[in-house]
Amino acid sequence: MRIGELAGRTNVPPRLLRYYEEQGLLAPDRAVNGYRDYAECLVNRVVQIRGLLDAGLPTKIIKQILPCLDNPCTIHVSDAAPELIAILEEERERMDSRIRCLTRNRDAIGAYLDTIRDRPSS
Amino acid sequence: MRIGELAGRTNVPPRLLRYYEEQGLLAPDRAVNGYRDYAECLVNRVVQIRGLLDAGLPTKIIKQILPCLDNPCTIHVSDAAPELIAILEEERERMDSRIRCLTRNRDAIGAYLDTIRDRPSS
DNA sequence: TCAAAGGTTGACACTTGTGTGAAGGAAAGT
DNA sequence: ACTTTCCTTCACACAAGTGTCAACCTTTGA
Repeated sequence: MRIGELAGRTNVPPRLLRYYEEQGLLAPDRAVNGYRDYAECLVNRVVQIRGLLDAGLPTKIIKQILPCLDNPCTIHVSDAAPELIAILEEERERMDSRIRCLTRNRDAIGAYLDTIRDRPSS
Repeated sequence: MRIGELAGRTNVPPRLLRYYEEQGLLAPDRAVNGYRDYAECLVNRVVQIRGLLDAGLPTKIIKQILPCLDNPCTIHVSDAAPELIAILEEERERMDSRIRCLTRNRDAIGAYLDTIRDRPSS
């Protein structure tokens, strides 16, 4: 599919899709006329990229871990570069920290909301 | 305590602590000589701010939800501005999305690591 | 008492990363 | 032909964070 359709289906503007390609997060084929040609599975990949970016991961990290995330596109078993493993483990640990921090604060917000709902004014 | 000590205990450079104050995340007292005077509990608060920033939340949001997060500093029951509640609920939902996304991808990385550990080369 | 050393303050500017806008041109659809 | 979509490229916007500098405060020690 072309960039317009992908933009419509992912709700990510074409400009941003080109930016992600520039950052190495996407590598669509090219038609003979030079137009980008996105495979079907890239719809999911774009959604996934958006989620990770919203979660605070920088593009450089996403670029590294993306090939390992289960996606119908890739068989992803391949060669296990020894230093890539270290990066992945480190990044997994970092994501764990984020999850813990977010969970803690989300629950704190929840508790606060519960409190003020019980006594609308105090 | 003064800015240098807080910086040492939180591992956040003084420059950044002034920046957070500028963004409205901290409001230390001032000594007669103009030096900032941080209360003890602000150590935790700075750590909390760092965690939320690392988790991808922008300062504007952190500024809004901080007063509601249980901190020995604040009694935090106070008045429940009707639109603040909406902001909190929305933000809680957003944090939930982040947690789900991060968890999903963290597990995917974990699964990948398990796979390549079982068969070091395939 | 005086001076050197080191922490603090405010201010201006700069870097990096994510995301947009717009110009100028080529291809596709009608 | 005319409009829409796409291409590349340059530039800009905004947030987080950092560098640096002159001036001021405090401590220490001669």
